[in-house]
Amino acid sequence: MTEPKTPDAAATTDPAKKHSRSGKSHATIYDIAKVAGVNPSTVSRALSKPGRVSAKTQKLIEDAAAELHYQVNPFARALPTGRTNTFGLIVADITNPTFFDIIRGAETTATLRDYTLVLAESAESGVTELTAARRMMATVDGLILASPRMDDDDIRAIARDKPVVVINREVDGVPCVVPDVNKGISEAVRSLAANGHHKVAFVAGPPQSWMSARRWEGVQAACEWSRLEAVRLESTKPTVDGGRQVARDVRASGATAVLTYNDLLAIGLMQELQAAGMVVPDQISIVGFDDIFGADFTTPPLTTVRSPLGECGSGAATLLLDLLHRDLLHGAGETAATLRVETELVLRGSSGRLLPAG
Amino acid sequence: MTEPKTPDAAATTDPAKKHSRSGKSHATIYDIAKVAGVNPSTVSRALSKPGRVSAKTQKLIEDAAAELHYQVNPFARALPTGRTNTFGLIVADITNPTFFDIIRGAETTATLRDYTLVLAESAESGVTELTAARRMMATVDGLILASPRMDDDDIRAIARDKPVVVINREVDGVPCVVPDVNKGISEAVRSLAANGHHKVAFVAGPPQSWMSARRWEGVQAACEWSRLEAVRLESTKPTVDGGRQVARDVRASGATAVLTYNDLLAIGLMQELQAAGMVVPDQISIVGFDDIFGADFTTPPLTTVRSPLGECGSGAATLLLDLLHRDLLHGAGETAATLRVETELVLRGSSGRLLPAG
DNA sequence: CAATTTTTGGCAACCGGTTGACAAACGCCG
DNA sequence: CGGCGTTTGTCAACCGGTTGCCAAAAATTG
Repeated sequence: MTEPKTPDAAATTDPAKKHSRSGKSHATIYDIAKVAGVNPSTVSRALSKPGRVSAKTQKLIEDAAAELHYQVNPFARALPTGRTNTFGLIVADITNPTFFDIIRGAETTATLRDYTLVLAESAESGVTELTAARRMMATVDGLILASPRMDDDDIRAIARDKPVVVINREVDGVPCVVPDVNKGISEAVRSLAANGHHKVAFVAGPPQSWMSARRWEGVQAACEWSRLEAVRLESTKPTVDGGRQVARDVRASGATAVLTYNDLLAIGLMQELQAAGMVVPDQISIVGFDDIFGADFTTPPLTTVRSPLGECGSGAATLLLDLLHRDLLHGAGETAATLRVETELVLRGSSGRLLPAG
Repeated sequence: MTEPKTPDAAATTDPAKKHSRSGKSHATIYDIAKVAGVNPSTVSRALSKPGRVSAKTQKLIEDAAAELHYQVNPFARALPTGRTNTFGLIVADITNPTFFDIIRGAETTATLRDYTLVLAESAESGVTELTAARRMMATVDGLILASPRMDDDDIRAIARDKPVVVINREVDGVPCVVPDVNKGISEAVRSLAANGHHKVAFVAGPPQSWMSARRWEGVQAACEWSRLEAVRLESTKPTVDGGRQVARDVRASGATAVLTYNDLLAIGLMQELQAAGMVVPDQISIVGFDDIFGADFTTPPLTTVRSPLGECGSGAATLLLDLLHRDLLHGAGETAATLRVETELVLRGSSGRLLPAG
């Protein structure tokens, strides 16, 4: 029998360390157990299983915990249970203000329900996105993908491992939150028709963007209904810069009204057209999408089809958290619900009556 | 002696579960060890301690790991080591675009160095901030506070437990990243002086804002140097709305040029003044701070003192990560370095020569 | 080729909670 | 007051890595 060398002595005797597990580190359930005079497992139950221990011991333990400033160690808890009270949000581009409100909505809901939000971006790349998602998988209970760029199969593959909610896209078998573009678009197109426009251009977004396709479809349908001509133009990237670049094509198209895939494109386009001497909206009407922060900073302020982005973020978070808790209780077997939110036209100064060419 | 009931059987036999630890869950180092024919601890070493095992076994283990699609379990790793490869970023307000670039900068740097960013906001409240910080403490290796609203002592208290880096504020004994306002401000004020202005108003930000105080000091100093009169006005909140509200006071002040605590205030102020029929910059010059996203969307585009926000974010992250690694190696005892970044004037259309009152 | 130093791999304890199985303590009944 | 069904608390295994200590193996040296 080997003589044990009192391994306790090897604990923490290094006073040099400033941070980390030095000194009195933090109280554990064992410390509480000692103070309260019960077994550690009883402490564990008192703290996580309501009603499992008697009111008397409960109080005893809670007092001890309070006295010791006890805080659960999330890792120790996560290890056996696999739950982390954390979920991930992956956005296509943190720079893009579209996602600001989504992030905010998700963050608020998360905090409210005692979850922590972990953020990552995919830089508009499907590959980066998949990597980020895989990396997160290990640490989160669920995932929200905002405007994902990877393909449906990848998304479903991830959804097989962990609950996933998708924003701004519909993926079969995965719960989604999508703004229903039709109302907003038809309002926009009707407004344009009423103002004497006949030809409408749509500036599309990234080719992989599901939402861009939906918007184009919506524009086509609405134009048909209002008997307007609709043409589609491509953009290089869905940013202010991309908007500037597409200005040539817009002028060449002969359209008197433009809807763009998003507000950034609209803003860039407007800047470029104005720089070339065109008057908005007298000579050309511009309508954006999303109603992002800053859409009303422009002169004239931007008319846009608003998506309730904050609502999308919080809706997705709510959906996900509900899913997580459902998963916990029963096995699974829920329907992949799609949450639809309404869009609406926000009429500002960048669209209006077409003045007869002077 | 109690007869053990082969507890292995209690493992996972529930096929109903869709997510979580069902079925073949994930490979562990034990699985790898079995495949590679070595001891689990050897696997652990091969995977985290470079050079600790022979090249031969290393390869053996790596192959097995690849074959099994092994991924470390971050919780299992965090439990004994206390390190999580995660750091927190707390911002005063997620809605405020000032923080977008900071978040982005920090996120980029984090990902680059294989860290994960966890985000939280304080809603401009010192109390909320402290709560958020405390909550994070348990899960992160370090913390970045962007424009913190809590007081110095609270910050130092937190910094005692975990490495902390502060952005947009100087706290004694804590590493900070602060834009040095002087260069940008003196450029701005000189430009205003050169354009015939004599009286400059400064619209201040939140009273607890360290940065607001610095900017006011800078404005005073620069005005004195240029022999301009400087007056200080208070805002209700540092947002577009707050800017609108302060417009009255600005007009009443008789100043012909205004510097505002941040761009949002400047934008709101400009909107309100223009709505009242004033012409910018002919009748009044407006200069903001930060050069946030959208500052150039306005008409005229906003002149502003740019802080390199993205740089602040990535700088803070770099500082923090260096700190973490230093902490790991030696005990501690580093000096609390302050990283200063330069500000510069971005001259756009909202400031210029004062036209004689017609 | 033996002696010694350096590598390398294995053992076992540990991080801090969670949880199934079980027994002690309790309340209730006839 | 004994039998019986509940509560309530304890024991011990487990989650998946990390790491100090030690011995076997390999490399170096005399």
